[in-house]
Amino acid sequence: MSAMPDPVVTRFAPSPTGFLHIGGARTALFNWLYARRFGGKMLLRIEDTDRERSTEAAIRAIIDGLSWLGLSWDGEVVYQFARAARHREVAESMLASGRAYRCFATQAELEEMRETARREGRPLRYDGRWRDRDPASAPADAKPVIRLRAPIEGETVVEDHVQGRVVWQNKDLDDLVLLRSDGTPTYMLAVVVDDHDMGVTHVIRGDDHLTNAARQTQIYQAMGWAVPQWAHIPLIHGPDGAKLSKRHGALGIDAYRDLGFLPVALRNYLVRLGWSHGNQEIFSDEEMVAAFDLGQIGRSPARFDFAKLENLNGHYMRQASNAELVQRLEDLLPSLGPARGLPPRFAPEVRAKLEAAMDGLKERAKTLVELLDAAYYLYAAAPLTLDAKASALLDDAARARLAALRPRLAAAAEWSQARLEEVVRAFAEETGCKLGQVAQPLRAALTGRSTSPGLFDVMAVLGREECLARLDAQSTAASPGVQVASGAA
RNA sequence: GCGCCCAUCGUCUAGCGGUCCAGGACGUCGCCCUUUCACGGCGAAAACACGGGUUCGAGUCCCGUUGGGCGCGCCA
Repeated sequence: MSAMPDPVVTRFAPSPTGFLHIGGARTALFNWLYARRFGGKMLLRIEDTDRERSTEAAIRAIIDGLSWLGLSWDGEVVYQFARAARHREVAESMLASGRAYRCFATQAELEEMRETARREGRPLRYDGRWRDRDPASAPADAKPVIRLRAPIEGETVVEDHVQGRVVWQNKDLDDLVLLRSDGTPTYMLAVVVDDHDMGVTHVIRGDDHLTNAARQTQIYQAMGWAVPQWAHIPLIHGPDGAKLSKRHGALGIDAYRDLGFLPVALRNYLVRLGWSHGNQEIFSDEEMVAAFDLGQIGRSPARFDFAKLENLNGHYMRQASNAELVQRLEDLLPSLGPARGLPPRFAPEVRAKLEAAMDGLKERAKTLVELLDAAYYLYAAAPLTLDAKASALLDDAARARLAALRPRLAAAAEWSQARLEEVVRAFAEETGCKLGQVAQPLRAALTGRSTSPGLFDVMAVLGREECLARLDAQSTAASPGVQVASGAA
């Protein structure tokens, strides 16, 4: 029987010291895609061995972020710190086999070592002073760390699916700490042990870990374990090319949600950041999964571009059903509603109007925030607040024109788009003005803005009563002396 | 400082020695559609960082320069 390749197991392993940022989200996406592409699993491991900085809130944020993005993992979440005993056991076994040793160097010594090296222009590395020294010569009460006895000669090779073959001279790599003096494992040890124990076959992560791959390879080799497949993906930079940091637009994934982006759009944007499939720009989840592979990942860092994300988001909003959009809008109400005087949920009649107007609304917005603002006329409390452009549209002549139009509207046989358009067009023709001269003031009076979905669409959704009321609200302010230019007819 | 990685339009990218006077997308500009704004359609400007090789032939391979990035913790 033919040998089946090992089932693919990837993992996303964030440290809960902050929110899930855009780079982490893309790493998770790539791991998720790869696992699905090859019918494998993606595991989630929280690297919480830094007890000082790990927080419950960060763990929540990461899990919520992944869920919102639509990335699911297989099995239970693994908490790294809970596995400390196993990590220690591995370190001890390396000590026993001579692949590791106790080091009694103090923090002060190490600091001095680095300082001297810096001053003399030498590499900043641990000098191996306890590598062959008799532990018996250690100070009685000193607490040692356990260091890997890394090879001194030869080279360590990382065969990377993205970066290619990367070689380090072993003399450039020092003896890393495996176990701290308090007996807790370091990241370097914990990652290797966990990836091994969890059966991880492919490690897909940011290329800031490329050097770590070499050091981790040494640990795998010391344990006689199979080294996983590596794929170190380039980092994402801010729009200015600088590293993405908190000051440079590194937002938590929840911020993208509040900015009004759809998870599907973010997935599509992210997958094209560093990865490509010919000239294809738009990918459904199925297409992404079917096309994704490590070989098509580029090697150079990409800049984050909001304009392109917005374009994609607009595309997916136009594609989304009206019901979904209304729901997405409502989901955002807790964070966006208060500033707009909206309750945490839409009133049933507002909901109905939103759905009815959504066709016209959604093709004019790039984000859910824009969508919500563009829908102002549907939920605005009377009286309508006019923005500057709308007020400018409603000069005396325009108000007079609206006053003259009002009875025609009130008398319309049927309050439908088609009928309304006939009435307004006829009015414009009879009064000798261009359609825009009637339509724009009407739009301003009805929506409070100078732009909106199609006017007759707006009127139909608002209904006769509401439209006439808004018209009346404006005509009250009209100067009495102004006459409507009477038509030639 | 040492080690490693990277380098095509403003941005994301296609290109895996000839089919490239370099293709697509976003953005920008113009035109069309039009009651506004969008959507949509059409069109334009816009790039192989630089210098050496290798080769009949280089955006594609090699070396160097320059410019970016990452790493060098008893953080992850």
